[in-house]
Amino acid sequence: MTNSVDRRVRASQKRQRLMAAAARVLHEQGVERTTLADIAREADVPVGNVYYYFKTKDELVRAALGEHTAHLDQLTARLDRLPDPRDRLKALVEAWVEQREVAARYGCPTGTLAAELGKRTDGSLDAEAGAVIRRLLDWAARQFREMRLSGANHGEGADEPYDPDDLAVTLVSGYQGMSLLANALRDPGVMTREGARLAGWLDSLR
Amino acid sequence: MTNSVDRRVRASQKRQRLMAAAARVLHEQGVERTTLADIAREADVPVGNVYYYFKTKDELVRAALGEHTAHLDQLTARLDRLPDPRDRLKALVEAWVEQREVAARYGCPTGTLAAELGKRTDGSLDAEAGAVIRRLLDWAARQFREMRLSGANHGEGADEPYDPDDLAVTLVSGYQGMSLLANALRDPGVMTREGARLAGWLDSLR
Amino acid sequence: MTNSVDRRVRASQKRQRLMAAAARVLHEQGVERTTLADIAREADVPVGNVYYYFKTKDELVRAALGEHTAHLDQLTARLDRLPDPRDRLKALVEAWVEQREVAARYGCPTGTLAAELGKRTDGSLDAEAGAVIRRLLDWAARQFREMRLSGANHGEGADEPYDPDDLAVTLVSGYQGMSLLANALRDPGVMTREGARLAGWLDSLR
Amino acid sequence: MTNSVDRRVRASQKRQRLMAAAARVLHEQGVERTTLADIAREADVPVGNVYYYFKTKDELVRAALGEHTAHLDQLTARLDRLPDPRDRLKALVEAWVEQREVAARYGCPTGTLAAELGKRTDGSLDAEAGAVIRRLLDWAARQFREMRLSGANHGEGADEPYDPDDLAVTLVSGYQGMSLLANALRDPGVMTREGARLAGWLDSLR
DNA sequence: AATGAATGAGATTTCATTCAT
DNA sequence: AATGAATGAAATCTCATTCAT
Repeated sequence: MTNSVDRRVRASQKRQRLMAAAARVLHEQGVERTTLADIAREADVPVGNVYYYFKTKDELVRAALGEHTAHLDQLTARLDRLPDPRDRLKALVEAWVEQREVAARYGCPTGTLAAELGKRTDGSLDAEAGAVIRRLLDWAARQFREMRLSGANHGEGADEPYDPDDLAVTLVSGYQGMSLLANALRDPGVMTREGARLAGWLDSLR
Repeated sequence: MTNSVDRRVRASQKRQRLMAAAARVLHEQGVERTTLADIAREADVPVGNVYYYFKTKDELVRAALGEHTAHLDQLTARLDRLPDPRDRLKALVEAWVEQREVAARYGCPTGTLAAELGKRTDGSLDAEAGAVIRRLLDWAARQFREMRLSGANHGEGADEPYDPDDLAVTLVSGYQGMSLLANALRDPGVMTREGARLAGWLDSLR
Repeated sequence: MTNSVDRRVRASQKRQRLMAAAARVLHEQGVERTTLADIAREADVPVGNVYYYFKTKDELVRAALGEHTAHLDQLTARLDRLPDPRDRLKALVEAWVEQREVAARYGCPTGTLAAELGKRTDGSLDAEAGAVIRRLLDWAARQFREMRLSGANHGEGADEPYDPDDLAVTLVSGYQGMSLLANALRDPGVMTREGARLAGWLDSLR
Repeated sequence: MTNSVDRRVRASQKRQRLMAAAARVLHEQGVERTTLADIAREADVPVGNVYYYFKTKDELVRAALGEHTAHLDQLTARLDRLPDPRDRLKALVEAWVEQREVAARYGCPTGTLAAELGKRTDGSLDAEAGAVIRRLLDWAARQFREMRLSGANHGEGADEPYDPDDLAVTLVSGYQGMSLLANALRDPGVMTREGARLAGWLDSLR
């Protein structure tokens, strides 16, 4: 009785371990360079057993993306507790900067996955990573919308309102850019400096 | 007589064709997903013959990076003809925006290569792509330096001078970020909008 | 039930078959001329499967050397049952002569492997075969030591004691020489005649 | 006029260089591990040009064996100047010992070639190296014959005459054995010690 | 549910040999 | 005669996936 429960628990633990290992290893080594054996080893699961939980390698990659989505959701849920949307966004930037060592070594998990998977021509997973990024964009846009910014003086004199979606793109684009550069230059300092710039930019918006 | 010359020319043409094909295909498919056969086919060269020109696949990848460096040098040389450094930078942004369709489909050639190669743990090519980006940074920093910007009002009131290197990082980071987002969202519009923002930012610097 | 055991048994049998086939085929064809396909065919194992048991061809070569070591150990263990060390050595010579047909066709397994592998400049396997020969030398030296030979009249009149290690070298050198000549001349008679000479030499030692 | 002669001279020089390089490199690296490019490089001849002088790799190997035969002939011609056949044989042993460093590193050129080529099953070159060894045997046998040894007391009491051919086999076998052991143990000292033993043996024959 | 073993398709690489001039 | 370039067959090795139990 407890045995069958135990087994189910142990099984889902294995599944969980596999997903966590996949998320970590795929981020560090990239999708193509990572073998199923790498992930299985890291998760301490026999190779043959992987296929019980995931029908193909691609499905495991998909699961890894799910892990990243879950991480993102946890983070935004935490940030949502802050009363001021601007503070939420600034805290997000801080969280990015805190990850600077990882970013300098391996880049942004979602960004690098999106770059690699995006090159696929079969429709297998090429848009999947984009979806995670879109989720982040949506959250950020919500914050900007809540900030009720008056507008910006583009061009001659008309007072165009800021578009929250565009602002979100600018913010996330800043994150992706600084992660990629920090990674390419192997310099976490890029994250610190560009993070400060982004924070200043957020403060400047009215 | 001219034949022997032809032969030599055709030969170096083959090498050239291989490098060009490698640069294109590696950008489009990524390093790991691309087989030598893919590149050979694209260059219309028998696979076995590739090894006459390049001892290993990695060497061909290196050559492809060289192609990207050459493209960059051509571009900056053209921009250098403009008298005003600010105009050069703005023209650079324009050039990026012009490439928006390619960026939306495959990302920035150098950026995505850097992301993929940067994950290698053997010292084979992991820093090579970073070097191309550094080259772009150096050129951009030179332009900012020439602009002789007075400084920026960071924080309390002190008039800190702008650091050209930091500005270069911000600019290139903006490019990498918008390329990655455009690619992830499959939306060239990102390039247009963020490009406009970068141009505005360049104009705002005094 | 027994099936799962069978499976494991069959598996290790496969490994065993591969090692045995490798030992035989590598001896007959030489290391470089032998392809993994040759060995796999001989062992009735699909080529791709070889790599489940041995990570590289070199590792399989190493395993084949292990087989030869095992053969040697079996032989010396059998000889060790004889009470008199001189009889053991003479029985060893007899065993060599018995193998004359194989020697005339393919040479001494260990000797020819040592000759081929010894030419490697990378440190991969170049000393491995030498180790097997050293093992034989050590065993032979032990027998000579047990024989407690008084000494030899080298030079002027001094009674220099025989060095068991040197005697071992002379004996094994005799074996290697006669195997190589029998092989080069394709004449097993060389083994018979030189074997008789070696036996006489062993008898003459006091 | 002189030009055409020059050309012919230069050409035969190239051929000569190729043969010398082949003899050296094939000895050091073995036949299968040596590429035509290796030999061409060593001889400072363009790869494509090799085929003007030698139709196939095997023919070049044959030519290398010819070089070794020539070396042997030079050596025996020099030894033939000594008046006493026993001295000739002892001088031969001395010459072998002088080569101990090479032997310890790469083995006997002819012996290791014979071992490697002897494994071939196609009739291409498998007996060719044996022929060089036979040539040495024949020369040695001639010396023994000239020594007019009375005979040996084999068995019960009959006075069997020594067979010069058998003595030659014993001598050359001793050489091959000590070369192989010196090589396997990477110890030139084996050559010195076994060489001394062979010299003593030659002296003991009456 | 679990797993060690097995498999084959495909990738990189090497190299003797040939070609074109 | 000479040679840089070309070629294809074959070898080693990798790995996602499947199998048998």
